Amino acid sequence: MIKHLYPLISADVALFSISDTSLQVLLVQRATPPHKGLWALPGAILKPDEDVDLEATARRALRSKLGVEVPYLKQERAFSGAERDPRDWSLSVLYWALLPRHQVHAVAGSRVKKFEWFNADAPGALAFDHAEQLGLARSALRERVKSHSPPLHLMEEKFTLRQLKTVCEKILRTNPDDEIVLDKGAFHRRFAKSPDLVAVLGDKEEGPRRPAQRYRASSTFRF
Amino acid sequence: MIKHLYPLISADVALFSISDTSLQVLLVQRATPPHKGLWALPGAILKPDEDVDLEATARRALRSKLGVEVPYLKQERAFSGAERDPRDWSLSVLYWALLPRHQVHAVAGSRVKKFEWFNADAPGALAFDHAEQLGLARSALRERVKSHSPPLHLMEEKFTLRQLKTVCEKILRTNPDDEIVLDKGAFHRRFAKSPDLVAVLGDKEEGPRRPAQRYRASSTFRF
DNA sequence: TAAATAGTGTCTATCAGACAATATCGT
DNA sequence: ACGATATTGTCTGATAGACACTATTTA
Repeated sequence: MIKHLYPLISADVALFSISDTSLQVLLVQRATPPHKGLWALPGAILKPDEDVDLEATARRALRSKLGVEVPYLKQERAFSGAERDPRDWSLSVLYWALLPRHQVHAVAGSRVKKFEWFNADAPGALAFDHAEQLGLARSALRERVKSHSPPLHLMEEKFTLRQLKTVCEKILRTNPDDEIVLDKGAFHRRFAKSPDLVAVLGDKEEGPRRPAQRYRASSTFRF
Repeated sequence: MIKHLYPLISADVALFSISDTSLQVLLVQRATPPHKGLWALPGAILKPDEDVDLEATARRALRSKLGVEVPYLKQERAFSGAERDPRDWSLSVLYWALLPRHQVHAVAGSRVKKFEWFNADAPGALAFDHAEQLGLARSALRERVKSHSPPLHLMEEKFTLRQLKTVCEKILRTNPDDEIVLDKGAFHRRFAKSPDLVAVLGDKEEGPRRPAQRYRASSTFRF
């Protein structure tokens, strides 16, 4: 086995979205060894001449493999060691991000990498230590939502509190069986006057019922 | 300027302790360029053949430079980029830890690196981006204490709740002027029956007053 | 007016801070 | 008993969940 003097450095990204039923994560199928054919978090090897920092590496991975630009990336932590990649001592920094699912569909054709959305809690076997990485990103996202950070990056530009509540419920559901139901009243009180949300004046949801106030993310919102 | 193909990888550690008056951080004075003579967080360059992972690098830094073994290291996050080290593109992972001050004194003489304890909120100018790293570690520690994680690694083996309260107050004090005083009753209720603490039976603090119950960290305690 | 959903009001359990009251030691 | 600190009790305000009630739309 070849031993390199310097280790592999990469950035991996857990990109989350919401399907009809559950929290989803985007995975790519590895086209080359090691772990050829296995599904993995999208990622890229650091190119020092190209990337100003590791977040730029992560953004390049999403851009070049999937044609995706995300509004923000949250760094979670570094995974490192001699054993995690069979090729060499390696270090990978995990990032995670949120994006409405259709925004990925829209731009994806540009590169012919095979990618797919999986249930974030049951993605099957993953390459390297990506199952552990995904687990950590999942937990971090859920903690955020539990501690009342609204996942606005998963919403369309304008949305109702009901829609936001439904998204939060899907995020918090860890298996298809248990139905998480947040309280409507508490949810409304929590977010209706939150500085993260701005009511869009004169813009109400239509339908055969009382129309709901629409909101958008405020300019000061940081997830 | 020389451009290497592979970047520098290192681990830096913010090691905190408590003095008579304030939260302190251990810094070492750089003996070589860049930033020769400036104070910096102790750290080490990754040696892939020696370190099983980056936490091992951090532990090696503490051990070889200061003769210190810490009970645990908390990884905070990675700092990376082309500009943060004048030599090259670099990546450093920040860890932080707690240790009673005298435990460092005891073993320090083994290597003749110059090190010193500084007020964690006013350490003066630091090398590289270590001021930012220290700021982040400080904030993380304070958030932990505010959210009721007892900083037991700063305590002696046995301690009273009063001693623990005093340590928490010192940690939370961000400048020498404001006097932080936690409520005695609330503090007692919070920790007296915490699963993190175990009352040491038949062991009471002595003195010309009602003796206080002594506690130790429970075996399940993880900071 | 019925159906459906939006938004509000109210009750209650919990929790934490403030602070008073009581307990237990050495002297 | 006194001084000093430990421990417990009580009050109060903030908060969130549970759940019922009112409001507003279309059909």
